[in-house]
Amino acid sequence: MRLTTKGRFAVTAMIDVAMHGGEGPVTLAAVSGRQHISLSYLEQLFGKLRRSGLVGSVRGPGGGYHLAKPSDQMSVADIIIAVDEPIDATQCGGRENCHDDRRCMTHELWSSLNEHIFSFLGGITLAELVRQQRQPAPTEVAVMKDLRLPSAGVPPPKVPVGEPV
Amino acid sequence: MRLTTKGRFAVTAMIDVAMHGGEGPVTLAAVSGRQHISLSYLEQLFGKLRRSGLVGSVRGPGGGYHLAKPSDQMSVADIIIAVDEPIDATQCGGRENCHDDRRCMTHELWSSLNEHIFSFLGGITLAELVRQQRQPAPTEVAVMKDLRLPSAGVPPPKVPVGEPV
DNA sequence: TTATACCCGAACGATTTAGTCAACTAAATC
DNA sequence: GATTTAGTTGACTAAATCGTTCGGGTATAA
Repeated sequence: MRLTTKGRFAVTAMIDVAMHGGEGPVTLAAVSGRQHISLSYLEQLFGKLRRSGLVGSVRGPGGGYHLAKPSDQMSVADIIIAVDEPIDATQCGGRENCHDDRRCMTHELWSSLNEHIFSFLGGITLAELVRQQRQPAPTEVAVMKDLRLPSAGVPPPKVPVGEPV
Repeated sequence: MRLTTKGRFAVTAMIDVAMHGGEGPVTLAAVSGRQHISLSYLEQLFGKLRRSGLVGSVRGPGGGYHLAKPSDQMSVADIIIAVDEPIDATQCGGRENCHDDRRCMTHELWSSLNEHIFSFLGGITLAELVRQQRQPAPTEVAVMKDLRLPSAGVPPPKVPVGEPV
């Protein structure tokens, strides 16, 4: 798992779609306007998100993108994986480039770190980010504390989250 | 915090130094030979590691690099921070580029995610990686399980970690 | 004094990022 | 059916980063 700004753009855009998806498909032009991400870049990102099955698209007037799954069944890791092509991590891909005696420390080392970061980000759902975004951002510490309850099986919110826009 | 291969190279090299530091300074040429990383690239990385106070250097014949702190007081996060220049994360740096009403989701969002990843990697010490590297790599699962005990306040090992090399 | 090894910086190709442009297709609406 | 909306695709660009190569330094042990 690689962490760059690309994944952040994708997550930000997905939050936007999740927040404005109440009234039908969300156009990338709207996301672009709200999040200040270039339209064409969004097109590239959403092409990948669509091919990964995270969003669906509706063409023509009134069209746009919508989440393909409920936001509480979509994790940050899903989104990042979709847009950030996987890094090869091992540097000695499949080749026996590994060393004579102590063969490629990085192998198990980084794959395990990746596993951890992946499972961490996999525990944070889009729904949580949206909920967090709705309440008027408290201190960063509080946000952080709030984030650290991945709560594996997120109970679907009884009270519909209320799309005020 | 950004995760790229650059940080992995640095961590790998630091593990190598930690493992071979028993007999005095470790030359970058030796690290280069063992880890298959170009010498000049190592020089760049160790320049940063040195300026960050993670390693010390000895010039001249018989010289090389040594850890500036015990390996159990040095975390993976320390190393990555030292070599990976910080990503600006916020996209709207200091400017009030933030939006009209809902101003820059990414701000608190990603800073909190960064905090988490940082604290996760900050809990893994170089000493743990070295110890893990010494035992003949079991299954990845076992390695992974072993890694997930960050042990926040690392107690200084009564028994010196034993640098047999 | 010479070989060793750290130090420094410039330059390079490859890849990735982020953005732009242009042409196309599907669908809704007038 | 013509037009408009909006997704779809591809090529192309500037900038940054990655990893490397080269060429020179300087300090120090032998």
